Amino acid sequence: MEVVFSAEQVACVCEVLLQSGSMERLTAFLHTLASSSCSSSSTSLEELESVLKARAVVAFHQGRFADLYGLLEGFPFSQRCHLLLQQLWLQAHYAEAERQRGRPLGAVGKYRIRRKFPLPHTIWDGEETSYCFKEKSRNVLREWYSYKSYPSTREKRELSAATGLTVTQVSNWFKNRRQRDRTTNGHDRSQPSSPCSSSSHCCSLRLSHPPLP
DNA sequence: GAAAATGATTAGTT
DNA sequence: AACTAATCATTTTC
Repeated sequence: MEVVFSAEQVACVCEVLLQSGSMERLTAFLHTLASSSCSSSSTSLEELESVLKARAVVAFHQGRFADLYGLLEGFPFSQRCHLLLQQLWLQAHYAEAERQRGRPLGAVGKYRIRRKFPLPHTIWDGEETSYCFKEKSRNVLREWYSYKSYPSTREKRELSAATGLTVTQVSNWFKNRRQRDRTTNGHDRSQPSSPCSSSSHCCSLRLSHPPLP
């Protein structure tokens, strides 16, 4: 018997099966869709996205990596799918690299795969990161540090909001920065990385401090 | 691949 | 509770 689903129902089934992680049923469901053309007069982008996401997960699960890459590159996915789809992209490339050379990749090997196969723009917001933090966030922290190296609890919360990092990440950053500014020289005054010249106080870079409510 | 940078974690201090 | 110093693990550079 042929049951006809609306586009909305199709998308909903995909989401539920994805959430519950039942690959078998999801695979079977997508297979029935391939043959019977859903009455696609009204398929919203969001509904289409759910189906494409499900196809990507199934392709990964079946080891059809070329299909996976095509799916990920071929549709501008929304922000809320990015994390999951990025994992698929990376895990697939890791797996391919590990199969090619007999042994599993270490941390450095995975980093080199990441560099060799950058995330497609359809899966990524384009924000450059360095050492896992966004470049923008690191600039905010650096600028704040030059003004004050011991932020208060409230200021840490505000920096957290301004950077998108957690409060402990902010605290860790300041702690590490202080430690490293200290121990590169016991208590010497050879400027660590300060942009100021040695004979002048730098008091001109006070921008973008979070407002105090 | 080695080495430097950097974020996170642990143990001990204030 | 937040700090420091030492250390570990990952990221980046050479």
